[in-house]
Parts: sequence; C-alpha cells; structure tokens
Amino acid sequence: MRQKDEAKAQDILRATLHEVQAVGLAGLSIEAVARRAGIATGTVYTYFRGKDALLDSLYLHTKTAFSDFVLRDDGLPLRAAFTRMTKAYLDYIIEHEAEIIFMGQMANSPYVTEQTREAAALGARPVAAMLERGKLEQLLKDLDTAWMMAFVGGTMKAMAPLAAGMSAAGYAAFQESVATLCWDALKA
Amino acid sequence: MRQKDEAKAQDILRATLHEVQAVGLAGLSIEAVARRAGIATGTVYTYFRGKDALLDSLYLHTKTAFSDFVLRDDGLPLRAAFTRMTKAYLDYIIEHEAEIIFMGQMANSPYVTEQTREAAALGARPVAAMLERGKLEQLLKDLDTAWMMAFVGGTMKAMAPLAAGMSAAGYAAFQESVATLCWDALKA
Amino acid sequence: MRQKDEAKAQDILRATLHEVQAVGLAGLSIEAVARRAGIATGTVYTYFRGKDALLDSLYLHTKTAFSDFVLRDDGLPLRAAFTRMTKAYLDYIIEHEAEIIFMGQMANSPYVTEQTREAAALGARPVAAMLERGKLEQLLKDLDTAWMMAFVGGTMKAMAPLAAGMSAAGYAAFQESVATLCWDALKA
Amino acid sequence: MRQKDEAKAQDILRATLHEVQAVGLAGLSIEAVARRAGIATGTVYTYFRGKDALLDSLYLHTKTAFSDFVLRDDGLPLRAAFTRMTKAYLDYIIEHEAEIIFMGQMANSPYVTEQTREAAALGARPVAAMLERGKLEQLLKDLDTAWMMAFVGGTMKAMAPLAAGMSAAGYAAFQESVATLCWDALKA
DNA sequence: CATGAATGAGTTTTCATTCAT
DNA sequence: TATGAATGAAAACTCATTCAT
Repeated sequence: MRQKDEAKAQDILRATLHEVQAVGLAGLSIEAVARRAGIATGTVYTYFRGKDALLDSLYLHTKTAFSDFVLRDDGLPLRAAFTRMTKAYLDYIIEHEAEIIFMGQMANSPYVTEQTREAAALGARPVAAMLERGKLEQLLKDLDTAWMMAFVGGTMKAMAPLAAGMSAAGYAAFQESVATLCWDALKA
Repeated sequence: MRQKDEAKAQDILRATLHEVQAVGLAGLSIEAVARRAGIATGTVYTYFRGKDALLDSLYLHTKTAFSDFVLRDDGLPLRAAFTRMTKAYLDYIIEHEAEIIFMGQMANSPYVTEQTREAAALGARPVAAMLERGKLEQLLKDLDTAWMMAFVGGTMKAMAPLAAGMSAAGYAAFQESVATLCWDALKA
Repeated sequence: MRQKDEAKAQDILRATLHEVQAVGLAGLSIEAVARRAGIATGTVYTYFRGKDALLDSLYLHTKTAFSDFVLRDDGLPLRAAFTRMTKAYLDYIIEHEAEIIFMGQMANSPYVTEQTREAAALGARPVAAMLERGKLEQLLKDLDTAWMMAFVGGTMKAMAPLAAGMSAAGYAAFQESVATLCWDALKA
Repeated sequence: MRQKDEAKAQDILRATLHEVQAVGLAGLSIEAVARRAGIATGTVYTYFRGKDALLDSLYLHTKTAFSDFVLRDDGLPLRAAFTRMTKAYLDYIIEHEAEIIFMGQMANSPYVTEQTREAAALGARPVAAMLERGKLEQLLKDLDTAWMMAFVGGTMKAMAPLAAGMSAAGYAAFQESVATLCWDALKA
C-alpha cells in the first residue's frame, strides 16, 4: 500500500478476501475485487503493485492478524493458557471463515513469496514457547514441538467447521470438548 | 483407428495432478497438462468434456482411491483397526503429496460439482462405522462421530507433512506417536 | 467423389444439406455431417477432398437438379410454358426447403468456385430461350432477358415460403395467383 | 479515462458488415473485425457481449435502418407512393451492398434471436398499410397483403444486383422499369 | 475402405495491466 | 488520484484434416 488512503487499501484487501471465498483463488479477477470494493479497476494498482503483490500482502496480513489473536502465550498456568488458545482458535476460525478459506487456497499456490512465508512462520513462536514450557514442566508428552503445533492447528482447522449453526450453549460445550481432546492427546 | 485408450485418460488425470502440484490450481492450463501427458491439446477434450469436467473427475477419482486405501474398517479389534487406519493415512499422504495438495486446492473451489461432493462423502462410511463400534464398546469417548472423523482427518493432514525426509526408523516412530496421539485424544 | 459407393456420396451430400438447414453454413462441421450420414468422420474424406470441395460439389449438384426440374422449356405455347415453369418453381421450393436455404447461404460465401458458378449459370439457358421467344412473339415486354429472369427467380424465392401449411386447394389457388402475378408483370 | 464511445460501437458494426461482405458469415472472425475497425481484439468485448450479441445487434441495426429508409408510407397518392418505395428499395440495395449480403447470410443462421426477428418484422408495417390502402381503393388486386409484400421484396432483391455498373441515365430507366413491373403485377 | 482418435492451428473469450482523461 | 476503456497476451475450446488400426 501507498500514501493516500489507508482505509481504501483495507477495503481492497477485504474485498479480495471475500471474493476468494465466493469464487475461489482460481476464479479471482481484479475487476471483481474492484467492483466489490466499490472502486475502479485501475485504482487497485495505486495501492498494490499487481495481483501477486495484493495476494501476498493479504496473506501476510491475514496470517499476522490470526497469530495476534490466537497464537499467543499470556502467561497463564499451562492448562489454562492451552485452553484459552484452543478456544480462541475456534472463535477465530468461526468468525473468519473467509480468512480460513483464503489461507487454505494460498497455502500451495505460487502467490506466496518465500519472504512472506518466513515472516508468517514467526507468528507461531509464542505457542511454540508455551508448548516447550509444558514439556519442561512434564505436563506434556515429550514430542517434537513442531509436531505438537501441527497437531493443534490441524485439529482446529478440521473441527471448526463443525460449529456452524450451533447455539451459544452448544458451542460452549463444543469448545470444551475440543480443548479436552487436544489436551488428552498431548498430556504426558 | 486407435481405440479410445483408458490408459490415456489415466495419463491425463495424472498429468493434471502433478501440474496442480507444480503451479497450483489457479495456474493450471490445459496446454500444460497436455504437454505433461505427452499428447496434443485437443486430445484432452476427447477424454474429458472440458477443464471443469476434468477437474471434477480427477477429484472423484482421487477421493475414491484415498478412501479405498485408508478409510476402511477391516474388522480388527478396535485399537488395531484404528492404528492401521492412522498409519495408512500417513502412508497415503506421504506417498501421494500431489493428491493431497490437489484435494486441498479443490476443496473450496467452484470446480467440484455437488454430485461429486456427495459421492466423495460416501467413502468415509466405514470409518464412521468403526468409530461407532468403538463408542458402543465404550472404548471411545461419547462424542459425535462427525467430530471424531474431522479430528482424525485434520490431525493426519496436519502431521503428514512433518514426515518429509524421515528415515524408515524415524518414520515408524512417528507413525506410532501419531497413532497414540489420536487414540489418547479419543479414548474414553 | 471416388470409385466405391456412389450411394454413400449421395448420403453425405444429403446429410450436408440438412445439416446446413439445421445449423446454418456458419455452424456446419464435418463431424456433424458424418454423424448425420451414419458414417465415420474420416470417410467423408474418401468421397470428397475436403470441406470446400464437398460444399462446392453440393452446390453444383443442387443447382443442376433445380435447373433440370424447373428451368426447362418444353415447347408448349408460351403462356402455358411460362405457367408450368412458375408452378414447378413453387413446387420445387416447397419440396426442397433445405436446398433453397443451402443455395441462399452459399450464394455469397467463399465456398463456391468460379468454375462452379459458371457451370451453374448454364442451367438457366432454357428459360432465357423461352423468354426470348416471348419477346419475339411480342407477348412479353421488351426488357433485358437477364432482368426478366431475375424477376421471376426473385418472385418465386420470395413467395414460396408463404405456401407453408396450405391445403391442396389453397396451394393450387396460390400457384395460379403467383403465375398470374408474374405474367401480368412481364406481358407486353 | 476514455469514455465509452458510441462512435466506436458504430465502427465495430461497420467493420463487421464489411468483413462479412468480404469473407462471408462463415469466415468471420472477431480478430479480423477488430483489425478492420482499428482496435484491439479485446475492445470488441467492451462494446458487445460476444460474437453472437454483435451479430444480432448488427442485424437489428441494419434491418431498422433499411426499414426507415425504404419501408415507409409518406401519404402520397398510391401509385406515387408505390413508385417512391420501389425506387428507394433499389437505391438502398445498390448503395448498401454489404448490408444486403449481411441480411441474406443472417436470415437462416442461428445468430438472430427470436426477439430481434420480431422487432425487425415491425419495420414492414407501413408498407403493409400502404398496400391495404391500395386494395381498399381497388387500385390493387385483392391478394393477401403478406403475399404482396413478399413479392415486392423478392423482386427488389433479385433485380437490384443487375444495376451494378449502370450509368445514371441507365439506372433511372431501370428504376422505372422495375417500378412498372411491380405495379403491373399488382394492379387490379 | 472404414473407423474415430489424434493432431495442432485457429477461434473466441478473459483478464492483468496500462494509460488517456 | 480516480476512473474505466483499451490493450494484447494467454487460455479454453473447436474442428478440418490426418493416420494408425
């Protein structure tokens, strides 16, 4: 993005996100993005160098927002911190369906630059630290941290869609179940 | 004349699979598929009605092969059946990287017809049956079967990539760890 | 056409005729012609050098058949000969809708070779002779023969479609009207 | 930005017309149209949804312009009105060779929508009215109006090509001849 | 000869990007 | 800067023709 109107860059990113949700990455066109953002096609190029830059930028944006919301260690006792994270994970996925789809479509596409991929990876640091703390305290199995993180992420992504249409009470129970599932899997 | 050759249809499907792995669904072109399959562009259309039909067909093909290999219940005692499945799951994912990427890219794309989506869903029946057996025998938690299946699938998909480059011994240990992780999560 | 099966060449010509009627010259494909003729695509090329040759040949065929049926002078007294011709003209057009459409579509297309165009023109000789006989006998106006022939042909082509769906009696009256119309126009 | 330019749409229509004249409807390509219009291929699609829409639109355009020029009843005494029309008809055909060829090629093609066909048919109303006036005044034969119109149109289309290359004087005489021919045919 | 699959040039159409206004 | 028409390089798809069987 550039100098002028930061809000407009956000509009474009948001429009891209929802357009991918609607038609898939393979069906994405800049014209549709512009239409959804309520601007002219050419204006997109004032804020982003091109389609690749737009998608790469959105990917980093989305990953970062996700990490900030979910992947932190707030210093609570381990079980509590872990449960907070799994619940936040579910919350995020459910409230950000478009983002999840987008990240999934981008994962194996040639649009993400290596630089962005590396930057995005940094967001997972706090969780890694939390899990390592758990291993030190012998609360968790002595497994490779990367394995554990993959496990948690995979579980969340797989289970979140199931929460669609649940009542508040049902959802609360669901969150508990998922948290327990993960904990039981990882606990020593 | 040359007779329409079933093997050639397979070649095209295989070429598509690897082309998606190489350039992503968004970057897929029929010409590249044909080149990879060693045939003329037009020939693709002798075997498939068009790009949509080709991708839809490949999706069903891939899902079915996957289900046949992984998602069956061979009547072993529950724990053994469960372990066999998780190991087969990992085996499949590792030996079929292109398929996994392809299925991931297709999942939220507009290429999959509703019909195919439904047909593909049937493949999971045996696993559902196995998990229900486990609940009846009170070996597993009393959770919704759909939740359990999502959990297992998500875990596998997330963890399989970690096996990249492992030695045979390392991989055997990894399989055990994953099987245990899943079992611990689901066991009553 | 070649040596083998004269009837098959006829099948192909007939199929082409009806295919043009169905989808227009612009929509004509050899595959569709072959399908309609009940043979394989390649077989068309055994009987005709290619699409151009097929269409050119069909054009000459059709024009000739038309001339033989309609554009002759059977030596009757002029008015009778004239009336016979106009009635035959209408009969032909009505019984050969496909041929008429085909000739219309071909008229301004690049498919007709100059050679064929010239050959087709010869068919009109007898009518020209008849009209000249009429001028000599001072039964007809002293107009250029080419003008008269254009007039008669144009009238027929324009009016024939109107006969669609008429009863036998209605059609007989229609034929009389058209014959009178033409005669009144040309008579001295 | 450049504003969408009505003149450019006209350029495209005109280019299409002449391209059809040059290579026939069956040989028409959008690229050739664009080249003739002096624009890029893609620009055609800014003004017309596609080839079908372009041709359909051009057909309606052409038919309407033709009707406006030829098929009107300006309230002159019948014989004069009739003569004006036949002369205008010839004038039009001679000055608009491309249009005539185009309309001929389109007539039996699948490009014309039913809607357009109906709209085009309305243009003939005034002539129908004129002929009916003639029948009421007992100046014309009591024939079906549709027959009369077909007759006049057919005669014009057939005879106009004969005027090619005539001198001004010759053409004037030709117009008179044709007008007389038609009048003699239809008069009571 | 008949067949119909294979070929690949050519056609329509899309769309990222540019640029005149 | 914003606009959206213009561009032209792909991409999907068609189809006349060839050729292995």
